[in-house]
Amino acid sequence: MYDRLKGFRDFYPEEMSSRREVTDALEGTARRYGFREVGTPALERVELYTDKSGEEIVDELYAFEDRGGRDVAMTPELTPTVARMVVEKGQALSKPIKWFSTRPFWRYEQVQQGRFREFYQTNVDIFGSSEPDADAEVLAFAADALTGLGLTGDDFEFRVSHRDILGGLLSAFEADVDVRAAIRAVDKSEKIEPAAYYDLLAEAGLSYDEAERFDALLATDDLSELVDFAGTDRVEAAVSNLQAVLDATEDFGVREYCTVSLETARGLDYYTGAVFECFDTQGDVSRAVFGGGRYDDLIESYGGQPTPAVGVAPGHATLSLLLRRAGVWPEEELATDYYVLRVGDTRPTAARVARDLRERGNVVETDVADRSFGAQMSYADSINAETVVIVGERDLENGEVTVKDMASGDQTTVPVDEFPGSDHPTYDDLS
RNA sequence: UCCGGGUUAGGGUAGUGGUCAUCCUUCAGCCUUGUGGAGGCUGAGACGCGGGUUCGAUUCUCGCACCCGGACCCA
Repeated sequence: MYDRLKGFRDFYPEEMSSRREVTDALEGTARRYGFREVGTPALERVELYTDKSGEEIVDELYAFEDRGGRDVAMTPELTPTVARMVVEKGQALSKPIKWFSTRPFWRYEQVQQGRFREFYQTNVDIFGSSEPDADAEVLAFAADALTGLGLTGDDFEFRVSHRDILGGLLSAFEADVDVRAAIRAVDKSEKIEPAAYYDLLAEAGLSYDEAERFDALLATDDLSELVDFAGTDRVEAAVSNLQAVLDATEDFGVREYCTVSLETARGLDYYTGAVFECFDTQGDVSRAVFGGGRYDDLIESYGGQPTPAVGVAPGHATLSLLLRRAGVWPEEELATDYYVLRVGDTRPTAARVARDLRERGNVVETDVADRSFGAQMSYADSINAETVVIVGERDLENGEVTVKDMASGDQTTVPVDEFPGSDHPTYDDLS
């Protein structure tokens, strides 16, 4: 017996069919917004990640040297890869570029609820538009995908924030503030004690009074208060940008799912503008279900032309927790249209019948284990066959096959030459 | 890397320092070479791994692995 690796999962048919439903719903929504599917490698040069984030992240990667002496890593996320792709094609791509893909990613980290070492995400990104419409379209995609899966505004909310509002406010203080550290502190603020939060802000350079003032500002309902406080063009522009994004979500029909929450910051460094996280409003899924936001500087930092970008990446593991909690996780029963039951040496006819039914698009099984009549009936029952077609020696002697409806147990005989006939012949059509 | 709780057939469980480890379910075959859901019979199938204590360990003990939660981290 061999063990499955920790943090990696097998998906048996029952669960795989549920996952398929979810993936199809996400991708179907993306396609309807005109996002185009891209395919991407499972391995990248490790520098793609270390150049941006430092050597220490190698500890969290599946990284190794390949036989050609290249340092490679199994992709821990998609953004660097699609950014690389955009840089590589440059001006050959007409803007805006709208891409999606569903894929596994790998991170060598501790397994927890909703977190595995191999995990699946559907990434959706728009490159080449700095307009608020692009941010709003990403939010609209995400909201439509979730409602398409059966969730409602009672189940989830998008907490929308803005990196430049946070950065602009911090710069407005007298103190010399480490903006990056302060934003990380904000990102943690809801998970830690207020005192610890203020300590972190203090470490970032704010005095205790300033930290208190900053915290109060983030809690405001009136964004104009922020503009008044800072008195800078930067904050004014950032606030009006956030407002424009929200206005666009109104027109796109998803404003109701969005809540302004400046305490939401996202841990990632590369975000620049509007950012958001999806939360379970019932609070059962403790961490953010997924997040997204604007990252206008990444393409340029990879050596491309300045290219604004915004994206979101629903992770399937946390999403499935939310769907199960909300009672809308798709549970599909195994379905089979026909079981073609063979008795005696009737394979030529049974095979022909099965083939004809499959050509009509039906799901058809037949005996491949040379089992007894009773065992075949039992198997047909276990795969939820709707109809059993009995191709037996006795039937064929009369030039017939027997068609049995499994739900009622009723059965009838039909001339073998006339079966299957119509597209999806059932007992009712034939009796 | 750290903290807490776990691990007995495919799934769910009972139990014990000592003869064949309990029961339910599942799976396969048969009763019934032509009728599934019911019943009966037969069979398959487990003490996570390693060390220690002991005459003897699935049981006590230590370590490890894995699972479930959480901390850290979340590019």
